[in-house]
Amino acid sequence: MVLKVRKKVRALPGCPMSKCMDLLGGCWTPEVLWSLSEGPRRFSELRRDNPFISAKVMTSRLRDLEKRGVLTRNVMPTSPPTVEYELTDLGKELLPAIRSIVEVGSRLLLRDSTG
Amino acid sequence: MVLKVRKKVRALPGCPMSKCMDLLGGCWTPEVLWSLSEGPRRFSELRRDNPFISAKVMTSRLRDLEKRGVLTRNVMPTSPPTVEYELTDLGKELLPAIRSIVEVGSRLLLRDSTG
DNA sequence: GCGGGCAGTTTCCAGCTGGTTACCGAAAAG
DNA sequence: CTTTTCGGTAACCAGCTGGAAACTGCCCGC
Repeated sequence: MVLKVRKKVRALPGCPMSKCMDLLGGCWTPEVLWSLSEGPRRFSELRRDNPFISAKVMTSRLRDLEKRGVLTRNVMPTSPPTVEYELTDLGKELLPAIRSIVEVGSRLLLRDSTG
Repeated sequence: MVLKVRKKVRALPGCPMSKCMDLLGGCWTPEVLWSLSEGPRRFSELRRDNPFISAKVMTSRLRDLEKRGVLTRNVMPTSPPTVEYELTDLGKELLPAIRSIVEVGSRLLLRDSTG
């Protein structure tokens, strides 16, 4: 549920895991990416998707991910404002990892309930 | 590279992602699991595998994972002491997620160099 | 004229946490 | 005799960071 990104120690140059965790890292990041996996979503939709993420953290995570090229932020000139977030190609490359995490989680839940 | 576990907000009851992240979460946890994926390893081997993890954090992560049933700690009565860590069945269930993260990372590295 | 929804921003604060350093006992190596 | 290895533990400290609450501007509906 909670990933944290370090500021100092960035991804080790040639390490695949570091490379990937550098993008997945950060509190709630996997949840956000999961919400975006089905297609573009607006800020308030993302917030309703996972009500435990505060607005501040949601904003911060989205900005980070935008900066890293994982998603795009598209402000539409409507009123009230509409902002759509969408995974980039880079973002979509992360989905197999996200899906795998969800799959493993599902299996663990089953395991729990069936003993 | 760095995942952080929250103390208060544990896994949401029925959420697969939370369920899985609850075990993967915590700084360096994926790296440790990755090191153990090939078989049992000793403390000092784990430390050499990833020299950026301090002894303190390594210990703390291993104890957490043991408590959660992800790995076993086996102290052998040798001198100097030998301690072996090994994934449990539960721990092995996490490997698909870990592998997927590594795979995605590898693809991203390739993308960087050929892109 | 009031409230509400959108999409945030700002401020402040507590707390967890990871890094660093020092230290442990036993035994083997030099 | 000294140093190293093994597998840690204890103490201390700085810093990031997430949470909470208040505030913003704009427009629509009542």
